[in-house]
Amino acid sequence: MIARPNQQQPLHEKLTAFEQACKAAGLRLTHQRLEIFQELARASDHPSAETLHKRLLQRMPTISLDTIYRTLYTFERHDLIKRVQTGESQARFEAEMMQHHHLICERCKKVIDFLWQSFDSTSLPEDIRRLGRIKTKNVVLNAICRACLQQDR
Amino acid sequence: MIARPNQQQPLHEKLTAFEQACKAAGLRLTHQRLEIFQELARASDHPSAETLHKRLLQRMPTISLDTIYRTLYTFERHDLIKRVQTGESQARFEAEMMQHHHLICERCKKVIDFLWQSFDSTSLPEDIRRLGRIKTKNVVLNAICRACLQQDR
DNA sequence: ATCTTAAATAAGAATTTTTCTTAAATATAG
DNA sequence: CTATATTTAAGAAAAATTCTTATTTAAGAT
Repeated sequence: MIARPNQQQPLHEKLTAFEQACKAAGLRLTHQRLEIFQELARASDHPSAETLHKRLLQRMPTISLDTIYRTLYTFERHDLIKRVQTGESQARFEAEMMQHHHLICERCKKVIDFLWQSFDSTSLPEDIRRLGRIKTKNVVLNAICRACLQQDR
Repeated sequence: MIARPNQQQPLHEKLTAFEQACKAAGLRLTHQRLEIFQELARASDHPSAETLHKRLLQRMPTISLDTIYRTLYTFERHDLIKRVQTGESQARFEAEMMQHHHLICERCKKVIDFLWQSFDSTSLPEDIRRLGRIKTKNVVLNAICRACLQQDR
């Protein structure tokens, strides 16, 4: 039940949802957009624009880094993907839209998804809710991940 | 009890703690370091390096942006300040080291501190704790802040 | 099926943000 | 007073992101 929410929904379902969302938003379904979304949806490592670009270059040797940035920003505006807040200089992204939380490894900078349903279903205290119109509530754990802890021994 | 943890501890106490921490870390207590820390400790808006630079220029007309960056990074390494994860392109910082959480306004990008002690005192589920050695656990709310909501009417 | 056109793209230039280099000046801690 | 870590300026450089322009393309109209 923990980890990997991004493999709970099959890729083809995500793609169908994506195509419908594009249509609904009036976004043209271009080859580039499809490939970029697919690559991000397949990834579980919250890649940066540059990382995505490198991966896509294998299949699409002419795709530009600028297209990746532009497209990710377009997707973000239409709530098709999310920007991950890591505190690093490079922005990182995810296509996982199911409610989940992040553990960030201080050492390897990996971002690990996890679920915490009892937290999700608990409502915020009234005085916190009064701070504004809350859209999402998420937990961020700063930690050393298990893989890095292993290496210490 | 909500909001503004950064005014709970008087500035002079923070400064004393800062001076001791510098001594302990073997950091020289330079004029610049003191001013930069003081400016950040006084601020409640999680300023970027550039914002801090502008403010400090009033009092210290020759201080360079590079010194701000270098100094903030030094402070961060010594756990005197924190880098705030906002998803913006410019890095932002805070001197508030007391446990607290962040609400980020989607519209004005303001970061608002709040306390949530009942969350802090609840321990994580075992299966989440197993993901690694957890250093900090924080809540991030994406929201529209009250000030921005006011403007809609 | 082909045409039209608004939108998307590639390529490279440009900006923005952050860090580094070097040599000289300065100020802190001992 | 001294040794040396730190700051500074000035500029270069690196890293990250966005803009410009001409060209291509997808989606809807014909």
